[in-house]
Amino acid sequence: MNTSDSNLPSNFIRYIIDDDMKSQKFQGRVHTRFPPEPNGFLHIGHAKSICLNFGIAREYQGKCNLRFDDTNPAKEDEKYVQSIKEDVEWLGFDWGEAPFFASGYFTALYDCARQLISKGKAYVDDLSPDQIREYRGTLKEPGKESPFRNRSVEENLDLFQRMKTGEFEEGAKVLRAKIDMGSGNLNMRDPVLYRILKAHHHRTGDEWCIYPMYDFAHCLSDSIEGVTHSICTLEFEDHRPLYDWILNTLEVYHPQQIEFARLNLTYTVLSKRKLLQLVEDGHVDGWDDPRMPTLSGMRRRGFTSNSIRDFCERIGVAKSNSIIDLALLEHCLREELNKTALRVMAVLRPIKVILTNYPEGQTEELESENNPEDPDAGSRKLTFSRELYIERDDFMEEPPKKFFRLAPGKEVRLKHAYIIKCEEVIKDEQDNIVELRCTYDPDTKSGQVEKSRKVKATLHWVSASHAIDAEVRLYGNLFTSPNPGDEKECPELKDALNPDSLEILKDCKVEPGLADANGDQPFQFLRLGYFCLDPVALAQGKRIFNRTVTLKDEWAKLQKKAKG
RNA sequence: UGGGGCGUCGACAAGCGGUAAGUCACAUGAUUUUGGUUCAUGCAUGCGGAGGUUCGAAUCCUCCCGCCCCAGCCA
Repeated sequence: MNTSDSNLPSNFIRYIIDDDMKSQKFQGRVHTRFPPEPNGFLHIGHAKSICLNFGIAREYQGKCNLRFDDTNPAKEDEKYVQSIKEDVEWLGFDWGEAPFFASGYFTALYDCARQLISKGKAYVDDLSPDQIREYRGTLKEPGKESPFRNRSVEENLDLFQRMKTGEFEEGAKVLRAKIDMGSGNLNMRDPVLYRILKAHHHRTGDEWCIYPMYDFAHCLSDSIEGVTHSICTLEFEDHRPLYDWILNTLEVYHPQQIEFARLNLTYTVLSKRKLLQLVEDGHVDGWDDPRMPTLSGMRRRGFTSNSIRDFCERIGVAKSNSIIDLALLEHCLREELNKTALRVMAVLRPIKVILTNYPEGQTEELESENNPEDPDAGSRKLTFSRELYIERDDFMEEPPKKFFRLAPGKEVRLKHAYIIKCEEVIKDEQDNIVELRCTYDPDTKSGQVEKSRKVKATLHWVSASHAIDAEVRLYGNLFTSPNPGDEKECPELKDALNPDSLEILKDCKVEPGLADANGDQPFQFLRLGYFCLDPVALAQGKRIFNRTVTLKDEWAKLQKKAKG
């Protein structure tokens, strides 16, 4: 892992760093940071940033800090700190001895603010929030200066000190930078640097009642930590002049801010606000609902951190707004799971099959490979018997042309077992198919020399008396719209919800070995998809399988096409 | 003329003046005891548009068009 030569696709950020290395701008150092606000759960979009920041540090043998941007006690909480640390760790990154906190710099930041005041570059403003907005002007018209803008340094120092001691109410005063109310960049129109917030902070408790704003805290935190490249998303591009202004005015070490486009994914939303809405409105079961694009949700769903890292590498890093096809994420997932998942047989919607020519009471043990992609995965014994279950979808009474599976008079192979032929369809009074009577061909046992006829399909099955019961949950996209995050396409998020994003199947039959499964092993339910044991249910002693992702399905594609 | 960005295949994305990488998706065929995997083949005479510079332009210049972000005491 000591590479700077990697065969990863390059990107504009790497070029900037390469140039900086050449020019010795930062004495050959590379130091990045991942700066989440602990006010929510991390999602796949954060993973892009994590992989970028930690990945670059690793590649250039530099460092990457995990820094919590905890400057707004009203919204932040220790529990988020915990989950963020878990997620970063799970993704496979190491932030060194300890994480950093912007709140750890509150004293230093306060001193910086005083210096700014002393330089005549900041002032205490008594304007109300509404007045500040009014005075700011609009996009096209310049703002006007606050009547408090020209207070003396002494008065400002005194007032700021009294803000700190709690003398004033929330909203009564703020500290503002004195820049340019006529700037075309709204961020430069005397931005607020400090506000009064009489809130309990999860780390500093009640020590402070003034808190720095993002723009003030972030650049200085970067500076204090010796960050070289401060990588953030595009919406902060407008803030860069302010980032630079603060650092220049204070004449302190000056990292370089670089902006890239945040991740968007088809059929999902990645804004904290919208994700929160899904949770609060009860459309999902919580932040770790397996349908959520949160790292905790994806982990529970069965995503591997490998596949997420692979995905983040493949999508690249650029400055154009884009939306990545979910299919790419799924591809990365399948690619890994194909190599690692143990193949097992599970029948989700069972229909009984009786082998009329198989002796009652007889069973036999069939050798079954665990993973054709991995010989080291070995094999297991499966019990075959007279009464089996197969998948309801694998039988059709009146099969269309390209249906290769079981139908009256048709033959299929049972995986690892024999070729069977459907002789009779048994129905109840309501005309529902309840059972299939089939015969098996003893000469076609799996593994025998290839003398038997070819058959067009191979089905998965379980032995009726040996299989165990299981609940299986199938997940689909949360949204039917490819771009639910787009306010124009989807003004009402809930209108884009997919009513079929969760299907719970309670009467599934799975092979008996699955009784011993633990939560760490991914499975491929043969011909169906990749599954994992739901860790939340498992902790409660229940066995529920989550479908991580389907297998690619040529037949499903054909059917879809046929329907139009 | 408010400021800041961005426009290369259906989706991403390399390319940085020498004649359009790669990935996903899609299509076709082969192999297959998973309609999985794997393999092979195809998929931009074209780089938002129009001019210009040049022997040569996606790359440089000019103008135009389109899209995104900004008016929190959020980050």
